[in-house]
Amino acid sequence: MKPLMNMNCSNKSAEEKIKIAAIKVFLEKGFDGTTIRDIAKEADLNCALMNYYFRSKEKLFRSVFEDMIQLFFKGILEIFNQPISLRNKLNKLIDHDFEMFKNNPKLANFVLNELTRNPERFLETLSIKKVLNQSFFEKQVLDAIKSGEIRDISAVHIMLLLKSNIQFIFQSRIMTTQIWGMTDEDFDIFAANHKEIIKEMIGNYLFGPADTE
Amino acid sequence: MKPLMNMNCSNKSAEEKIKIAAIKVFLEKGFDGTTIRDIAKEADLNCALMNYYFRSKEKLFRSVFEDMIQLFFKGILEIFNQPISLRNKLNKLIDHDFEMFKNNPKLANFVLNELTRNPERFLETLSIKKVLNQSFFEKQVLDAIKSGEIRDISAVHIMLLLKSNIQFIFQSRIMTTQIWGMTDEDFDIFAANHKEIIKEMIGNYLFGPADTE
DNA sequence: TACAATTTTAAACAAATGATTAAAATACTT
DNA sequence: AAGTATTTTAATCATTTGTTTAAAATTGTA
Repeated sequence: MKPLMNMNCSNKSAEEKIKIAAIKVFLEKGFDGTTIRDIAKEADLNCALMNYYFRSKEKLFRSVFEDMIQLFFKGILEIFNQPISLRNKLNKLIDHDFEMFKNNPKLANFVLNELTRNPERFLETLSIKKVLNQSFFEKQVLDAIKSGEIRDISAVHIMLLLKSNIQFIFQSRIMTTQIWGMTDEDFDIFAANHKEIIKEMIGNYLFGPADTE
Repeated sequence: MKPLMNMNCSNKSAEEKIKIAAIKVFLEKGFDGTTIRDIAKEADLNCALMNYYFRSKEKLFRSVFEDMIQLFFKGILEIFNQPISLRNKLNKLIDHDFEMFKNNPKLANFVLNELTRNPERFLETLSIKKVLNQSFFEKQVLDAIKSGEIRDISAVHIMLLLKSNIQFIFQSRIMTTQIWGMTDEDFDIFAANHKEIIKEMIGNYLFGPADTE
């Protein structure tokens, strides 16, 4: 009989092996492109165990998807509420997302694609939406506008500027390297350069041309 | 017997109906999420006709995919080679991509996702890569740098700045509207505003703060 | 109209897929 | 060690999938 909850934490190994394998395969092939047997093979387990531990492909996927949504937003939220200057915060947000996507190159495409194809899966992830909306960041932006520190712009626009520029570097990696004939090393250097460009461009736009350096 | 080429152009209707339906369904559900019967149903035709006219799901998909790659890059290439000022050109590129993605909201996610999942399909589309690479744009950028019109930056970085910022508006539409509680009308206004922000931000970054207005 | 070529249809095929089952193997408890 | 609960396995199920086939319908041609 299948355990609905993980009561005894002794035998995590099988369940965790499935989860780890599922993350890998789902991120690579997407929900539709993945079979339960792909995951079983990756985890080196019998394919019936997928249903034994997670009841269905859909439920296993949701578990993975929610984890990836968390990963996608977690760092942002942490930085959002730090008591540091706005300029500092923006640079931190850029650095964080850059590292996150560099370490998880398939994350951006996975989240955006699955979310586009099946929006209702995201509608259920209310936690993220609430927390994002109630964060300290929006107030900080409004204050900075009032004090004249930055130009008049909404937090939503700022968020989008950050996310688009960083995320797209990695999502378009294949296109970029193919069109311009880059090697992997070329691309790493290019990406690092692009990050600095973005920092300066967004910084200048919001705060005005840099006085320092 | 199936016609390899479209010799007599009299009976385009069926083949074209398939193509149109395939574009719609593939863009909505992706290659893996689409069945040949989905397309047949959308086209209101017998499902054996899919193979009669296009020989296989893969071949039908490639036909659609190449069209979408063309659409994705076509306008850019046209503008690239126009004999207009760089500043003018950048604004035109932004406006063009904005309109294109507005009219084809699923295009960006489709192209990037399928390309990520199956890069070899893109490797075969050499035409685009060559043309992009040999375009007049890169020389124009180099000249503008030499003359001091813009800062020292490669055409590749500029391209990426343009593409990321416009494309992401539409690819992240569901995420944006859900998180910040926008209606469709809210989003249209937001997107239009964001386009102007991007224009100014990239323009300022490349050319320096605007003297006009 | 009669004949041939083309297009469309319904039916079927083999392979793959998500899921289930019942037995076997393992772990745990007393 | 014996008995119970849990985990793992191989086999199987009903659908779905891409594709093929052979007959029917339609179109074009003499």
